[in-house]
Amino acid sequence: MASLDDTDYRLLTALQRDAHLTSEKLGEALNLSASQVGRRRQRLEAEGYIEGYRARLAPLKLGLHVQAFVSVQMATHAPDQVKTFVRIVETRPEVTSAWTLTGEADYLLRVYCEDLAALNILIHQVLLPHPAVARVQSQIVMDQLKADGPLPL
Amino acid sequence: MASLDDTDYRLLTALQRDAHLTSEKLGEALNLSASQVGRRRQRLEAEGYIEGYRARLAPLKLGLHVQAFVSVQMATHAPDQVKTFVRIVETRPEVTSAWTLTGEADYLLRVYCEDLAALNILIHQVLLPHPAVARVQSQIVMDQLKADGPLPL
DNA sequence: CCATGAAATGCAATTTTCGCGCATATAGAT
DNA sequence: ATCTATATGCGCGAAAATTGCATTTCATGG
Repeated sequence: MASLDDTDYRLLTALQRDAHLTSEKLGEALNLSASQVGRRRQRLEAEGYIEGYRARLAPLKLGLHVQAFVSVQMATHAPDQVKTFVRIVETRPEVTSAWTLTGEADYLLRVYCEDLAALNILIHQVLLPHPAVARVQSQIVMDQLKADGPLPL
Repeated sequence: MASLDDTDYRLLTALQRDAHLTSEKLGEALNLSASQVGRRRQRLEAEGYIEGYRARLAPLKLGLHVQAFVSVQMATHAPDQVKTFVRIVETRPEVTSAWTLTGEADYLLRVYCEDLAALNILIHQVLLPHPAVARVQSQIVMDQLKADGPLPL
């Protein structure tokens, strides 16, 4: 499989910033004709470098005033228990991301809620009552210095 | 300013999943003509509900094999010191997101690196030497259960 | 140093999609 | 019931994407 040249990297970088740029505009920035930009984009999509295109929404305008990270420590790692926990995480819409981490916490959840009451419900009525969960710690986002930026290429 | 109806929410949800759907396809899913879908999208953009469109790339295919969260505790909150620290965070490409949080840690950084060596350099040669930094703790991502999902609407 | 083939490029034609005007329909207020 | 705002679908013209094709570029082997 062909590797990426400098033009590919610059194209990927540009598309990360604004995926709605026309091939022509992109071509100007890259010194390339529109058709070539299109072909390169197709190739990058086909080869899996580009996973897709997403609209980025404004959480505050949508009433999501509370953003938080929730660390979860498990009481057990019994497969069945873990499975039901993972299912909850995958299902709950306010959990937008979830990772397994090294260190104390077993899981880190990124959460968007309308208000603290909603976050409280998630923690005290969903997570803590779960039998596999030992401890939950939440950190509320006060300020976002850098919002989901581009990958370093 | 007009509020959002059910169709708007469904449109936003669809665009979060795939921003490259044509107005016609979207119209089929929403029982709406293509032109109306376009108009609604324009309105949602103009009113700031949609911040933009981004291509989502595949970190692994791009050689970014290590994803981590880095917590930073500050030694001081003197404005000058903090400012230079923030500047570093904003500048460093491997830091894709950065938040100020409640709780022990003052900052949480989300980081993409090629390998552990690169992460090590960030921590030991960039963050820790900074005079405002007291303590750095890193948690490496072992598994991503849920990748930056849609906002809960 | 030149010949050769594979890959990349630009141009142009085709097709698709978008954007907007306009006439009609719908809902809410008086 | 009427009037007015807004929403909707249709259709046309413009913009953008996609594809075929001839040419150029570049690495490789002779």
